[in-house]
Amino acid sequence: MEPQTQQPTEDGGSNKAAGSSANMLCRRSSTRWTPTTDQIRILKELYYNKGVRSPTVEQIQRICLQLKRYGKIEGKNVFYWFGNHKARERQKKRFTSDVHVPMQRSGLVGNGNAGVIAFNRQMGNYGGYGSMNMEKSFRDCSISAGGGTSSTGVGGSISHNFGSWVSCSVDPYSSSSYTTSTSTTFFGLNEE
Amino acid sequence: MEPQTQQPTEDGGSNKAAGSSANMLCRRSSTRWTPTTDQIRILKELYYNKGVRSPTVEQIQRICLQLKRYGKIEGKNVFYWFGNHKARERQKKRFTSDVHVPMQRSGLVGNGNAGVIAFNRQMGNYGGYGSMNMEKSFRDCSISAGGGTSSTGVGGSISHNFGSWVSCSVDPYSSSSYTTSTSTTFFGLNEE
DNA sequence: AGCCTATGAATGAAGG
DNA sequence: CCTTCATTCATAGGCT
Repeated sequence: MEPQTQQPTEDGGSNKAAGSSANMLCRRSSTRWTPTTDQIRILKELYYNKGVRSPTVEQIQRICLQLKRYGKIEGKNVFYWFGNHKARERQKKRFTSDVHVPMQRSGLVGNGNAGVIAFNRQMGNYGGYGSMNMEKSFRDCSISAGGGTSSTGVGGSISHNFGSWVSCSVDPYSSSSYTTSTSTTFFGLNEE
Repeated sequence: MEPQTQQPTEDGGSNKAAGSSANMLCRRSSTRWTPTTDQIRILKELYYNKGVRSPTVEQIQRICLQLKRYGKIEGKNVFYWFGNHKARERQKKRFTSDVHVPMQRSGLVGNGNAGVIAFNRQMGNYGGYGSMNMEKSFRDCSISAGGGTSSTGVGGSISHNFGSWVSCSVDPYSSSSYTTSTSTTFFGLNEE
């Protein structure tokens, strides 16, 4: 998480211009929205604790209104944020998905999220949208999850052949070291 | 791009041990991936000879699996590599083409600004939320290039005033220009 | 001692 | 929803 020391512009106004190196002649202050830490915190709060994944327009409006207290923001920023966050979470999971998962349907995982589930709070129901499917709010935990879905075709052997992707000898290294145990060096789920 | 004479930890097993010092201000087990020469060679082989530009997830998995023979690597590394490589190739080309392109432009080299596309489409307003797909409505929103625009800019976007936005303790945010850190009374719960 | 550059990583914004 | 483009931050390592 916490990427080094990235402080995204305290207030939605000036750019950081950390004086990194080459002088950007660009006068225009970053065309794109740079969320403040507070905004990010709230967004994540909504995402993980409230289970908000794809807010409706009305929700976006409300969220946006709130976030305006912490910096400049528009509705589309909120919209994109949720879209991106969701997409990337899933994408990363896909990357790490085992190419040849041996275990399918592991009997039981114990579900260490017991405590996590407690996150659910008042949250009420706003607009009755989707009734919020409240996924597991895993935030720091790696995406290990693994087994969960049957992973359809991806499991076992990959049949998709895009042509020998490289002429060099391609031998399937059988299960190298899938550091499922070393959760620390896993995928990190970088947020923020 | 030219000095590729790097011979990093050839061995895939020896981790760089990110946490070299326990003194890390921010624990960021980050030592970023440093591709080995073999990995780079294969990646370039794929890129230039095989024409792989944006591999699919399955391709990434396979490539990653292969590259593991030459060093530690994860799916996201492959993903980023292709993304970056492609982007930078294009970036360079854009620079070069600027020199002798039919379009007369303010020549002026040395400018890092590649000419922001800046397409303003003047959305007018995205009124009918419910009826319209929000995607469209947000997309057409003009990019209010910040500058002196007041935070409320948005050009007559949000007019609705929702009393409560997430049904949680929604205090009528009264200009909290002071310490934002304490304003966690948002949902009445703190995060992290 | 450090700058500089190439490049890995992250993410906002769109497109489809 | 998923993929792609862009811009930017951060950093490893070579060069001066």
